[in-house]
Amino acid sequence: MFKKVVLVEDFQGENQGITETLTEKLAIEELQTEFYCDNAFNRLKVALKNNDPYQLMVTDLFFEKDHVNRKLTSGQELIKVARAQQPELKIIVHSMENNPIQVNALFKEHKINGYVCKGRRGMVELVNAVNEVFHNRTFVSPQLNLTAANNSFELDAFDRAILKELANGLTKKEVSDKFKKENRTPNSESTIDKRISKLYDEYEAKNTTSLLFKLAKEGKI
Amino acid sequence: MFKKVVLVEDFQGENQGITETLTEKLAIEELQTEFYCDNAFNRLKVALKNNDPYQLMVTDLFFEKDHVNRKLTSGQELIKVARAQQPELKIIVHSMENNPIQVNALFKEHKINGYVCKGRRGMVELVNAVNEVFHNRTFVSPQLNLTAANNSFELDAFDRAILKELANGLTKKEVSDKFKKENRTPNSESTIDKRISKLYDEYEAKNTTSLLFKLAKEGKI
DNA sequence: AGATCCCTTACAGAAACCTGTAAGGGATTA
DNA sequence: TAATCCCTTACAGGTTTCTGTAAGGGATCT
Repeated sequence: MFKKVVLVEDFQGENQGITETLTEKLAIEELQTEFYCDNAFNRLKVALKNNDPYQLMVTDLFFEKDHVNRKLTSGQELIKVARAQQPELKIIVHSMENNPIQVNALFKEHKINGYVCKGRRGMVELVNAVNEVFHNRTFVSPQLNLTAANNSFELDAFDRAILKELANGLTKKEVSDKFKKENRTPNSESTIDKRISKLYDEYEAKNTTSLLFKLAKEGKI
Repeated sequence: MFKKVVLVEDFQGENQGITETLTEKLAIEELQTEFYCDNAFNRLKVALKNNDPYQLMVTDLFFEKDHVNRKLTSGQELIKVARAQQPELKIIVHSMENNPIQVNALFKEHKINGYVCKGRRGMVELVNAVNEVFHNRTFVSPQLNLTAANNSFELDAFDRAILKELANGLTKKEVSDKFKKENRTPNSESTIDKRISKLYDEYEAKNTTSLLFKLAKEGKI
């Protein structure tokens, strides 16, 4: 079993529960727990420098903002720099995120080794995940596959740029003008209209209002 | 200290962490833990019947849906029936909800005794909350007060009804027609316009799209 | 009773939304 | 080179949104 593990989780209760699970059920000898991404990354760096690197990182994705200044503000950012620094590090993500697109991106872009949804069976699954990853396999919470076929349209950069401005209350004409002024292209009102109309189809929305509402509710923007 | 406590929390990791805190730090003798509201309510009922009622309930608000059929689907519902059945039961809510309006409603409508935000200091605060509540005082996570002055406009039933339909993609005329058909009043397009315009001011939105987006993001609808 | 306030409603006009048609241009393919 | 596809853009027109004015009615206060 893994000997040296770091846990990154900002919720104290969850943190405590995971710690107990990892030390009791999995007999991890050296478990370090962190509440901030920056601290976790420093710890990884120092351990690597001392030729005694961590073998596994278990991390959340969302970290609450508080009074502490942060460079790394999300699990994604932590994973990116950790992976770059130590390519052989095993990474298991434990989060509430249950959007298969987001999860897939983690496996593809950051080569994570396991994904566990927070939930009623979170700790059972985490134990399985650690075992699987220890044997060089991957693990994904079973409930994710069920919803995988749902809706897998991607929002590209242009979509997001438009949606951001609309969410902020700009009219399509104003969005067009803004893009023109900033030399962003495409920028015509007509093209923006077309893009949004396409999103109506993809997300089964009837107008801008219902589209933005749905996307906000689903956490896509 | 409380002797007989029930914990209602569906996330296994969090559940485990809280259990450890309550038993280790607070020396609760009889702690029962539940993952579903219905089970928790049954347990309260049976204990009351046997003249050995629970003294304290610690509960989450949001419970994930799964394959199990549920009557009580939220902490609010559980609290309502539990309070009706056993008025002297102490209730502490432990949740991610950080909207002061929602939290205030819990204190006013359901007479809860404490509120703890999940977060980096969740367990520390929970220990304080239990101690305060044991001495017949109330407890509220300090970070809530900070944001309490922010924006405390209430959405009444009419507001909510309109917003729900708009979020669903209906035009204001369609909302008006629907209300008329269902004999709900007021229902004129003009009144609906006026209400929404008032919300633009209160929530600093420029149009329906940005209003719905903001409210969705803030979890108000 | 009269004055006042607030909510509801009607109406009007300018702005914005939404959809369809069509033209131009770059990239790909035959 | 020609045909085709796709993206961008312009434009048109019907619908919806948004704001302002004004009228009517119920509740409250004097």
